[in-house]
Amino acid sequence: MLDEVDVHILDLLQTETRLSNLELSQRVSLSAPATHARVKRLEQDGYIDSYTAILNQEKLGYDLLCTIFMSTSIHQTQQINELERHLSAMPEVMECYCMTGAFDYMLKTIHRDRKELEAFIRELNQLGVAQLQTSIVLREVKASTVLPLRK
Amino acid sequence: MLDEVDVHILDLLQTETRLSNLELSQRVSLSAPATHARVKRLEQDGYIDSYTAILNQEKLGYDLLCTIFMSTSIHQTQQINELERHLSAMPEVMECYCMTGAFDYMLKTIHRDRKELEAFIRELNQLGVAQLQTSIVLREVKASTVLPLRK
DNA sequence: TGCTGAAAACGAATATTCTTCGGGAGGAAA
DNA sequence: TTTCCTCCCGAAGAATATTCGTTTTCAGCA
Repeated sequence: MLDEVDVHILDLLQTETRLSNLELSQRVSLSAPATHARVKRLEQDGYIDSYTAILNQEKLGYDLLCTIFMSTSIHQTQQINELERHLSAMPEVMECYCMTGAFDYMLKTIHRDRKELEAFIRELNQLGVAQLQTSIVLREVKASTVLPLRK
Repeated sequence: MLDEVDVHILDLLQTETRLSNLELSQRVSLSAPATHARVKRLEQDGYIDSYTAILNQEKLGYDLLCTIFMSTSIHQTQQINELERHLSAMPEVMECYCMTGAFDYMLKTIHRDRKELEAFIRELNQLGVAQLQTSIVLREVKASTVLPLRK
């Protein structure tokens, strides 16, 4: 379904997203229209979820990045769905995963300061949460969104 | 340093990155050149770290998303730096944070299958790692890169 | 070996967009 | 009021995306 050129295009789009279609076409040794058609196809076939600008958290005043492990006391499907909808709608929740291990969920959350974090945790506790374990990121060693396509 | 329009632009760039400069300018009620100049300024001042395409992990054959908590047996600055350089260079490591809590680091890693995960963990163990605790993501409830600018 | 049809690529042309100007409006300080 | 500075606008030129018709490529098959 994907040939070598497609993978090359995806990899360039991951890292050098701002390349013009013309430059992109030169990198993959294809004409501009052919490259353009491929990108459109990759978008339509769902290989590209979205394009996004990654903002600088520090410059914008976000000092606390947290991981929160969480167990819930509810187990009915409908209530679970409700809980997950709530979590998804909270803007401080950047990521939320259902996990193996001792806890049901892991969240990655972001907050401006300690005060906001406390308010958030209080909010969480009102959603049928049985257990919370919060850790704080002291330093970012690596933060990437790039898949290892050409390893 | 940032006025209301700047924040509006940043927020639009986060979510509707593919907007043309013309459309963007209409959304924020400014002329195209003025909007363009602001975006350039925001980029140069470091408010925007990067632009990126988010690829679909599933479609590209990545079945295992993991969080790995890790402690190290080394404590000399130089060796720590070396370790972190190694971790950063591993393409499977998408994120790496220095954390509070029982472990020194948390990693978010991605792998095609169980076999690749095993090879990766073996590789990790050769880097001066004292303890590893790996959990696997069963389901993605939310995965976003959007900062809550306008909460 | 050569024919055929489908898929994909190419080059040229058009439409759209970006980007750079000069000039002017608005506000602060003297 | 005058001056200075910042920021905006509209118009124009440059660059880019996008469409179109034609040509090439190549697998399947006689």
